[in-house]
Amino acid sequence: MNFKASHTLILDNVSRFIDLTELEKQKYISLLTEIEVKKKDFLMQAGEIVTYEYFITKGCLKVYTLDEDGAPHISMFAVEDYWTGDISSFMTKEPTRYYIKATEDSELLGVSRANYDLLFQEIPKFERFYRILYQRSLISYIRRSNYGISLTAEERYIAFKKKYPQIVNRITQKDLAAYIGITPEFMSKIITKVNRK
Amino acid sequence: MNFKASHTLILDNVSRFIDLTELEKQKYISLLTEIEVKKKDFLMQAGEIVTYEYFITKGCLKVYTLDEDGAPHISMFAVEDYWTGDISSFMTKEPTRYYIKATEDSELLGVSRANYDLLFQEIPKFERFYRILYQRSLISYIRRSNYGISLTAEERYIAFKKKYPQIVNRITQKDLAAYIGITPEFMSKIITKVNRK
DNA sequence: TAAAAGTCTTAAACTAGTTCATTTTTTTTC
DNA sequence: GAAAAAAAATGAACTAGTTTAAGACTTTTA
Repeated sequence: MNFKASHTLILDNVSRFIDLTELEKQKYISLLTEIEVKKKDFLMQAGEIVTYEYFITKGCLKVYTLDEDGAPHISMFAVEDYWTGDISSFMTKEPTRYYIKATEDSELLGVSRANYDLLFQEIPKFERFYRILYQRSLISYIRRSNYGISLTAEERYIAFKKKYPQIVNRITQKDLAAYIGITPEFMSKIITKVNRK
Repeated sequence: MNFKASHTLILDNVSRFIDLTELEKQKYISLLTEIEVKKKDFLMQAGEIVTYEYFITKGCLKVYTLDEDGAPHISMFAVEDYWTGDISSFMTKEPTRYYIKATEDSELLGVSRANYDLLFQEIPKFERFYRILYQRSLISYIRRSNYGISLTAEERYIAFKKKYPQIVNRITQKDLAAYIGITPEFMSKIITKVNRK
């Protein structure tokens, strides 16, 4: 059977960890919702209860919180082939503290909470898929949780550039600063310094 | 059937997310290894391939890496009812970058990699257990990954004290500094300042 | 396509946290 | 329970990163 490009992308993503039959693929696709977000529009805002998990098939979004002073702290940039959302609000049904805003016109596939629960009943293999997905995310977050306290801002910038070369050129320096955890002014200094070398 | 205290502790931990029959409980227990670590002894050291995941039934251990200058960065303190290890090395079979050292005489239950894989075959419900366990760990690491860059050292100390009041009194100020990501000298200043208030 | 809004750069004065050195207090060891 | 070792406290000089402000450059919008 032929799937459209966005569906092929998500099926390839799932197939990295589990094998699905044709029937299961169709069933899975039937549980997904297609979503479009225009540049500068929000996918979610603090205070809402998050009812979807999202897979990005096109575009770029920034995931962030605002601190008491209203300053943004970006926790991830989500591009094609990435999963995003707020797993905490999604699971607990408590209001999220996150904003997700498109930095480019974007297209996503959403899994609603109802369909997420249904998925485990209908295709129990998905317990395994999510076990491995969460395990891998966990590994990268465990590693990252030390970055902020053990590396200098310059080292964090170099590490980000090395790990996500495709993303660096798609985002503003200001957003990068909000990700690295420094002011845009200091970000500017670091970039000048690093590129001079 | 009657289980010994350490086995009851781990069965209670597992039962938070899945229900096991008596037979499954016995099967699970049979896959566990009892481990003792004396204060100051290592459970693992950088360079080793990690073949166990550990559940602590008694004591306290610190999980840390050493940076190029030989300075320790503690990523967690593991006490009773906590899981620890290095999930990355455990899964990929690559050498770990972590040290785990007991800060008190400790007792643990270990799941070997072979038994971990076997577990999913014998009791598929454990896919669900680990899916939920990793999901919850992920939620707390996602939250924590921003702490280092968005909070001051004093705020991180206050947050730690609030979240882990039982642990603060069991560890040295020096180790707490290595967790918070500051020098012992500055840790001392912060504690004096915060307690003065 | 002009005006407005947002982003980037530079620089000077400032603050959170480090480094190094010394003394006091607590814990470990024989 | 005395001696040794490790942890904690204090202070002065230093550095990474912030704040504020102003001008140059780029993108968005009407």
